[in-house]
Amino acid sequence: MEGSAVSGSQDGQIASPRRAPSQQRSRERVERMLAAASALIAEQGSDAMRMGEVAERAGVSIGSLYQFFPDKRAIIWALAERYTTESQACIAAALAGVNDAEDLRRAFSELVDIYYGMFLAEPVMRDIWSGTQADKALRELELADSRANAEFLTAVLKRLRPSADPEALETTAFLIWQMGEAAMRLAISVGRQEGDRLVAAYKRMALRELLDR
Amino acid sequence: MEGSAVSGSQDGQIASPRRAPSQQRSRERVERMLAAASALIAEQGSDAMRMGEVAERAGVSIGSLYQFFPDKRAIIWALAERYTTESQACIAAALAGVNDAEDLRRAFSELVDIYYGMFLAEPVMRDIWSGTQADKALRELELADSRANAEFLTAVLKRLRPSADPEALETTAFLIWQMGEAAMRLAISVGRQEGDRLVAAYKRMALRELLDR
DNA sequence: TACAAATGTGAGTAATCCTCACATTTGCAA
DNA sequence: TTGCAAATGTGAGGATTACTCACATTTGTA
Repeated sequence: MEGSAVSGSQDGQIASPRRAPSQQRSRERVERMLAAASALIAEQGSDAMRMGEVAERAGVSIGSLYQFFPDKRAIIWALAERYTTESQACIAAALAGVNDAEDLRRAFSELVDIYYGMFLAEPVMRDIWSGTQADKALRELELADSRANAEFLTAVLKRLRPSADPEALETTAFLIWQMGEAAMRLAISVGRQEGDRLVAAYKRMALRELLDR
Repeated sequence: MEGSAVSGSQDGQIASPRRAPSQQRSRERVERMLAAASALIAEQGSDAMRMGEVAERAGVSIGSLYQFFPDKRAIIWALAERYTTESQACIAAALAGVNDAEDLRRAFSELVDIYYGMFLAEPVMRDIWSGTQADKALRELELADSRANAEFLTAVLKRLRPSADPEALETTAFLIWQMGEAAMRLAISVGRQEGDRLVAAYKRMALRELLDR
């Protein structure tokens, strides 16, 4: 079995893969590299993160870094991928048990709060998703993530409104999800007070649409 | 009189200004530089745009380029600034005559179509606003632009709903505007057909909120 | 005509991503 | 245990590119 190597992107496509760590030693080292990158991004942002600094802080040589990551973006991509995997499970769980409008209201409201809290608390995630637009591979990862999350929402809507046009529900869910991310990004880039108001307004708008009142 | 020089950003603040072109000759050369940059961004994206290439295509030396633009981002910023100035006038005009709900529906609907058309037709604008998040100065320009545009919308809402809480109207207008830009960005990054559906769905959602039905 | 300010030039500097030829360690079959 | 191929580790150096600077030329004007 050939575990897929940590990969990144050259111009949007998945790029030259690197060796996947197969020994315990190297797996630990890759973890250290990711941890170092994460710390540096939290401190200075991914743009200012220097590959040499990542290697130094992880206690490995620059060559080792490139043994497992084809380029700088691949490290950021790997971190982003962990976040999406983690949060998707959380979202699926939150929306799985929704069976009526009141459930949906409660679950969606909680979800927005959790997401907003994450955006506020996680400088790394914030930085990565902010820079998302500049990097094609990241943009695609986010898009895929958004689609996956929107699908959970679509499933709920189909349950609640079985007579509605399925394609319209998909579009609505996708749009609402994507707008939520936009609203969060906006909210964290203005002051805390205005940010809270914006998130609350988004929540109200989205719920009005989801519940179709 | 000391015309403000073309400026850019170092780390979010306005950066070391360069000389403003005061002679006819240099003003024409600056125009050529901007035109060259614009063409290169349209062809390859702002990330792949090389300063040397801009200079060459404009028929000036690299030194001349840096005489008027403190850094690469300043060129992009200058192009972005032209777009915002242009479109703000257009938006203000479209919303100025709105006096009732039906006016608003028509004007907003047209505005969205025009914006969407611009996003589809202008590769430079699209590229610049896509990369927006990565650059602090651009992010701030976009935010300021959004606020300005949202204010036109706020003014309309205050006219239509004088008894509503003004702060709430401001938040609504700002959010709707920002979400519109997010919806456009999303729409152009998926296929044309799905994009059209997303824009239509956004328009419907936004109008429902604006008209508060 | 003189001369200061504005403008123009491009070889060179600095920063940084990434490669590559070679060294070392590990897993495993004989 | 020993031999050896595969995996892993290294860091000097190549390549690219944004940006500088010392100096040359042009322009406005007194």
